[in-house]
Amino acid sequence: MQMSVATARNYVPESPRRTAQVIPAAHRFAAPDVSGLAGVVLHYARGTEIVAEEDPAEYIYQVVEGTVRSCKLLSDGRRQIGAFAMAGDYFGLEARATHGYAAEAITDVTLRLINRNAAFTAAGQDPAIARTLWEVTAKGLDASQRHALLLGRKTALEKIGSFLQEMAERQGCDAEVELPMSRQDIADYLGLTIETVSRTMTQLESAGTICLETSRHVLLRRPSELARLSLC
Amino acid sequence: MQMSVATARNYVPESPRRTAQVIPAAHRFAAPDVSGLAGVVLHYARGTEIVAEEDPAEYIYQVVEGTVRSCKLLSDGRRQIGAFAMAGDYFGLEARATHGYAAEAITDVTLRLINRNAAFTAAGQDPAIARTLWEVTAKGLDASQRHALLLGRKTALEKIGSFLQEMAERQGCDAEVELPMSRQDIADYLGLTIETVSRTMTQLESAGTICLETSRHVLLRRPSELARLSLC
DNA sequence: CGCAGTATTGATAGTTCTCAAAACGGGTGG
DNA sequence: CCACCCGTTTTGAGAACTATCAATACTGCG
Repeated sequence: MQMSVATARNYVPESPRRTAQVIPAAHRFAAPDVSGLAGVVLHYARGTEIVAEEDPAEYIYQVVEGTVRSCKLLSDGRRQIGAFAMAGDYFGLEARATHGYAAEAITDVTLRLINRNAAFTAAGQDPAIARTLWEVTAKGLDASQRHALLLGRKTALEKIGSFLQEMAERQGCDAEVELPMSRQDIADYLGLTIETVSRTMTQLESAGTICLETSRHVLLRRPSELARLSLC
Repeated sequence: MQMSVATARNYVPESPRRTAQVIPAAHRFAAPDVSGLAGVVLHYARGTEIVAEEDPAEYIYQVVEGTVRSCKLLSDGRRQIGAFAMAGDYFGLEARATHGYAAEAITDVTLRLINRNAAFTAAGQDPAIARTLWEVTAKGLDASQRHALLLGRKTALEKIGSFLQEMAERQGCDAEVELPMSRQDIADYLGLTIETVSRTMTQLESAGTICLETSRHVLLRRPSELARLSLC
């Protein structure tokens, strides 16, 4: 009755690789935000699956450079991207001992891997670390709830507006945005189809709100209009 | 262009009261799960607003009895319920110093209030408490991400199926569910309208999957069918 | 230059929403 | 105990937004 096999087109065929390049020990460093926790820095090529859904959660990841998508799949291939992790963001820190979502490199990425058990042990000895782990998780929860509002109650136009504004904010520029992800990624993040994303972008351009320099490079002509669209 | 004033019908007119009844000190107790943290137990009448969006986050709440909805509003009244908190569940534990969502009593509820600062202080001294605070938050994050998948990628039928199954699981019974919330609450939780919720329920009943004893009391005739619908 | 993947645009269908009205249920007061 | 009221739920008819199917442009790259 519903979209059975049809929507399987949301499935992204790229079969992700799973090879990481080990970086020399000299490059290891302790992040400023999780003081006391050292981490190994690794590189992953664009398209690589960093963790798969249900993988044992061995590490907590912090993005040093690049963009990572975390996503969940439905059995028929429909995909929902829960978040994009960019420089400074963490992912992979979860309640259960297995990952609840997959994480894939959208661009070439540099990640700092922190052993989960080591982190918990350190948190048990240093309240500051415990507090940081909690804050990282709590901020993720806040973002996820804001995202739920978008998914459940916003129109396509409002979703795209919110998305562009979010990306602009995260890049610290309110006049210009560089999108590291494909239209399919945006669609799966916003709960839309790739066609609707494309059409809505075009619609915003026709209205003079944005200008699509290229499909991945967007000028925000009227940020106030985007703010009005995102509605909160 | 989009739903402007129209969707304001999602707004729930009940103006929530904000009075709680103080329970005698004899009823205070330390919860088993956050050992070491005492809390004041309060009662809130059905319909009461327990915390408002942007209220200063003074307390962490644990539901002793009853059901609470946590929700966010869009400026035009569209509402998204992020979660239903039922016996044992926590809410109000957030990254920022203000609440990111409102919490309202769906039924008469009994809550245990834990002072936020006290909790953080205790967490700084007792790693077990710190760990528990983190776990509560992490589980909320996991639930929110699963919910995002539902909101972004499931059909109305799948949403209702998932919802009934979730409620059945939380009530520890796979043959029968008591719904403490209205159709409007269900709609705002699933990102649907009240009419679609009603129609879909009827559709499931016609198909013999469920039986609506009353609108709030549902018999699950074919749990396996519901499981198939929830798709994960 | 041509290929392959990605993005845009077009035409149409369909699920869900909107507007509207009727049915239901619970509580109250006579 | 029953009629009445009010809020909730269900049902109906039609519109609208977004998805689907399909074809055409792009873009980066070998």
